[in-house]
Amino acid sequence: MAKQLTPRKENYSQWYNDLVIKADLAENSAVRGSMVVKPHGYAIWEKMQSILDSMFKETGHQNAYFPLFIPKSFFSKEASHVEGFAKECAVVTHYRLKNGENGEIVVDEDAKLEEELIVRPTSETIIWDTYRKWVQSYRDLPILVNQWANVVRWEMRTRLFLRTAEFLWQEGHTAHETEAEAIEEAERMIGVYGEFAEKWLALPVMTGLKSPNERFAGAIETYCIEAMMQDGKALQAGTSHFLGQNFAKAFDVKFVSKENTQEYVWATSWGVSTRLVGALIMAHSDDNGLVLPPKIAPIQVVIVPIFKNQEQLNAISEVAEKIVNDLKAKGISVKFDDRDTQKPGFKFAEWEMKGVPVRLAIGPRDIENGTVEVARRDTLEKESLQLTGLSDKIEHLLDQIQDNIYQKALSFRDEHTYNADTWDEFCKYIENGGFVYAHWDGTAETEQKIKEKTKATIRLIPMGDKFEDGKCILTGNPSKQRVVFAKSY
RNA sequence: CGGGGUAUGGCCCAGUCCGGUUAAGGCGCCUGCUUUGGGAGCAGGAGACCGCAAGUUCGAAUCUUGCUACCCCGACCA
Repeated sequence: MAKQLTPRKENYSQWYNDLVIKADLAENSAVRGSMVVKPHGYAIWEKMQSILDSMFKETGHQNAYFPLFIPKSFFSKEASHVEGFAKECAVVTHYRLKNGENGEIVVDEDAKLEEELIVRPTSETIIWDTYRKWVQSYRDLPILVNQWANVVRWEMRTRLFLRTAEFLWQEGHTAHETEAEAIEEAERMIGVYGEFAEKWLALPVMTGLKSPNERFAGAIETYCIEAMMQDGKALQAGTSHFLGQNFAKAFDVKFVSKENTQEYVWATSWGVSTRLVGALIMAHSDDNGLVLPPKIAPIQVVIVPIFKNQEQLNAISEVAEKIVNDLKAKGISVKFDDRDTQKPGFKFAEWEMKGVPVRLAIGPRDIENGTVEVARRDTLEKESLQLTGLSDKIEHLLDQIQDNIYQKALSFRDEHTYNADTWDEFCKYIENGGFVYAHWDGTAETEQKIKEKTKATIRLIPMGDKFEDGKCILTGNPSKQRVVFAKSY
C-alpha cells in the first residue's frame, strides 16, 4: 500500500515539493501561503479546465469575467456572506508608492483610497450587483455564467494545494425565474462535478448535502462531492450552492414575471479549484511519484530511446517517429524524450515521478527484434510488444489504466467505509481513518460536540432514498438517516 | 491571536551548550575521461560577508539584547 500522503512537509516527496509544484515563498509575508504552480502542475490544471469548460458549455453555460477588486461596501449587503468571509480578506487601501527617507519605497499616505477595495475571496457580491442591471424581465432569465479566475482568502494557516492564500478556480453564478429551476441547476452542477471526478480524474466521490454548520456563507443548501484520500481523510472536491433569494434581495435583483408581478430571482453558485490537483495527487500517488489517470495526463505516453551513439539514436528515432504519428492520429498525446543530456534510467525515474501513464523504451535490441518495451505507471509492469498493431494496444492499455486507477481508489474507499452504531465503534473507526455512516440527531450542538471529541465532521448528508430509523450516535435521540462522518482536510 | 520550534552556498544540513587557523558533509551545478536496457563512476572545479541590527571580546556562526521571517499545533477554511 502506498504510504500516507498528507501534505505535511515531512512527507513531501521530491515529486510533490519540487517537480509538480514549488512553494517559492518569498521572504516577505505578503505572499505567505501562495504557491508557484510549475509547468507540469499547471498543465494538469489546464487539462481540467478544458474538460470542465466543455462540460459547462454542454449544460448551457457561458464564460464571463468580473473585476478582481470589489468595493468594501458591497460586502455589507448580505449579512451571513460577509460574516463568512470578513475574517480572511485582503484589503487594498492605497494606490501609490513613493521614495521614503532612507531610499526605501514606502506607501504614499496621500494616496489613500476613499473606499477600500477587497481582493475577491469569491465573486458573489460583485456579480449580483452586476446582474441587477442585466435583469428586467423573465425573458432575461436564466443567466448561466461561469468565470475562471483567481481568488484570495487570507487563511490563518495554509496547506499547499489544499488551502493556499491565492488559488485558481472557476465559479458559476446563475439566476433563475423559479425556485425549482434553481435547485435543479444546483443539483445538475454537482452532478457535473461528480461525473468529472469519477470519469476523468478516476476519483470516486460521494455526493450529498452539507449540514447547516458546513454550509457556504449565504446559501440555503450546499451540495458537495467528497473524496477519500489515501490516509482515510475526506477532501471536499467541489461544491454547488442553492442560494435562494438571499443575494437577489441583498442586491435588489428583481424581474417582472409573466403575471406582471415584481419577483426576486433565484440563485445558485458552484465552484471547483486547484484543490482538485491536490486531490488527484493525494488519491492516486505512490512512492515513485504521481500516478495520473490517462484522461487527465498532459502527456499520456513517453518514448525513451536507449542508445550509445548517434547512429543508434537515428535508427531508434525512425521507429519512434512512426509510433508518435500513429498515436497522435488516435488523439493520444506523446513525447519522444531524445535528450542526450540524461541517461535512460534517469528518464525512467523522472517520467514516473511526473505520472506519465505509459512509457515505451526502444533500444538496439528492440530495433533488431521489431519490439518495444511497454511499461505502465499504475502497476509498474513491463512487457515487450511487437511493433505491429502497437498503437491499438496502447489505446486499449490507456483505457485499462484509467479503469484500474479508479477501481483501486474505489476499493480503497469501500474498505475504509463503515457503519457505526455505538459511540465506541464510531470513535474507533474515526481514529483509524475513513468514512463512517452514523445516525445524528440533526442538531448543530451535537455535530459540534462530536467534532470536539473526535475531530470528525459531517462530510455530507446522503440524498435520496437511504432513510432508516435509528438513534444518534452521541445523544441517543431519534434520527431518520445516517450521515457520513470523517476527519477532513 | 495563544503554545512550541527553526533561521548556515541553489537544496538538505554539521558546527552553537564550552568563542580561537581557510565554516564540515551530502545532493545539485561546471570541466574532462570512462559510461548509457532502472536515478552512473572517477578526477578536478565554482559557489556562504552563518536571517537582520546593536552589544560584549584581542577575537563571534557560537555569548547578550532587540527585531524580522518561516515551520508545526489550535481557532478559521475550497
